[in-house]
Amino acid sequence: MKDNLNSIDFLLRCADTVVSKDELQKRISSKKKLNLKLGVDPTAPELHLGHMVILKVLRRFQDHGHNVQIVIGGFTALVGDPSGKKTTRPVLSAVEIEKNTKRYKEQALLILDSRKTDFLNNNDWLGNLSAAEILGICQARSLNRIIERDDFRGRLNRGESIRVHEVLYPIFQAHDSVVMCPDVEMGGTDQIPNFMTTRQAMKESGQDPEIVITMPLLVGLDGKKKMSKSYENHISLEENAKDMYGKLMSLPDAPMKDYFHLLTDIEELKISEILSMHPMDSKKILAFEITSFLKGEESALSARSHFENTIQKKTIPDDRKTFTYSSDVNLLDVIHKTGNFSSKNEVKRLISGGGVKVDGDTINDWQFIFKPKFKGTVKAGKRFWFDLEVL
RNA sequence: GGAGGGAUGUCCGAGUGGCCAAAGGAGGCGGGCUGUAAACUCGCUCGCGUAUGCGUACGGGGGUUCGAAUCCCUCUCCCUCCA
Repeated sequence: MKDNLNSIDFLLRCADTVVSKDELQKRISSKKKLNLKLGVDPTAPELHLGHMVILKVLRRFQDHGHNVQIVIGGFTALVGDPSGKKTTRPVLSAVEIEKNTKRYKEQALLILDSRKTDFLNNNDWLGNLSAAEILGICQARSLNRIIERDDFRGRLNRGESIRVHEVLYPIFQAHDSVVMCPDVEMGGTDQIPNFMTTRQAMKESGQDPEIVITMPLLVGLDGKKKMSKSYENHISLEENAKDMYGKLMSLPDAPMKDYFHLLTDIEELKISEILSMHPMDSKKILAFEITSFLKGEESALSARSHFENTIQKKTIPDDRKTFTYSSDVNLLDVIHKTGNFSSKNEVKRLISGGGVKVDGDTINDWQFIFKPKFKGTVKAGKRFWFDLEVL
C-alpha cells in the first residue's frame, strides 16, 4: 500500500483529530483554494521541531495550491490561554511583538512557502473593539458550552479558581475565525476545546464552521516529555546544521518512527523499510532528511561527515580554536579561559573526573603545568577540543 | 472580611536551635559499556589557586541567642476553607 502524495490521507498523515474529514474532502474536491489558519503566540519566538509538525502539514496543503494565514496573537497574548497556570504573563509591547513576529516569520518560512503565506495580527481587529462590541460578542456565546471542557470542569470541581479572562480567551480566539473565515484551522491537540468554541461561534454567525485539524505533540530528545524549550529537550529551527544533525543522532530509538511520520515526507512503505535497518543507520537517514530540508543539502552533507569523523571515527575535528600563551600555564586556567565553563570548580570537577585529555592522554591533575614550547590538542568534556601553544 | 497551610540548592522534597553547604530523588556533567540510542554501572553536582579555611545560600527586612533554614516581629507572594 503506497502513499499517494496527492491523497488526502497523506495530507493528514498522523493527524489525531479531523473535524470533519468528509467536509474537508468536499471542500478540496470543489477545487476551491482553501484558507488554512494557524494561530501563534508571539511570546515564544523561538520555534523548534515540535512546531514544525504543524507547519509541515500546512506546507503540504500549500503544495496543493492552498493558502496559509498565520495569525499572530498580539491581542490574545494579553489575555492568556487557560491551559497552564503561568505565574505572571509578560505584557508585550507593540515593539516586542513586532520583533517576535519578524523572527517567527523567518523561522516559519524555512518550512512554509512564502508566496502562499500571509501574516496577520489579531490586535488589528480585537484591539479596537469597544466594550459594547465585546458585550455583543459575549451575548452570542454561552458559558455552559465553554466550561464544559475538562480543564475548566476539573478546576470547578476541585474548587480551584478560574479567572474571568480565561473564560474570555476562547471567545476572542473564536472571533478571529469569525473575522477571517478560514476553511481550516490547525493546532495542537490541546487546542481542541478552543476550536470547538470557534466552530460554534462561526455557526452562530451564519458561517460554515471551520474544519479543525490537530496534530499530536512531538516528543522531545529525552524521549519522554513533549518537546519544549523549557524542558530543554528541543531542537531549535535556528540551530546550525552540525548541531541539528548531532542532536537528532542523540534521539532515543523509540520515537524515531514518529519523527519520520511527523517531520518528513517519506512514504509509509519506505519508512518501514528504513526502520528495519540497523537503528543507527535509520537515525542517520532521519537526521539527514530533516537537516537537509531545513538547512539545505550541502550543509546536511557536511554535518553528516562531521558526525562520522568526529564521533564515529573519533577523529579530532579540524575547526578548533587555538589558544596561545607566552609562559607557563596550568591546565585549569587554560580550560577555564576558553570560556566554555562557568566556574573554575566546574573545570576542576571535569579534570578530576577524567574528562580531559591532552594529546590523547587523560590528565586528572588540575595543576598540571604546560611548559614553554608545548604544542598540542586538548579535549575537555565530550565534544570540545582546542589547540594549545606555549611560546 | 474571617480561619488555616505554605515559600529550602536547576527542579521535587527532607530538615523545627549547634553534628547543615543542608538527607533523598529527578535532572545535569564526567568515566565505563555502546550505536553521541536505551538499559546498566561508577564518580561529581554553590563559589574562591590550591583551604581541620573564607564567602555566599534555606522568599525580603529586622530581632532573640555564644550559635538560626529552624524561635519572635514584620513585609511580599502562593494556596485551601468559610463569607
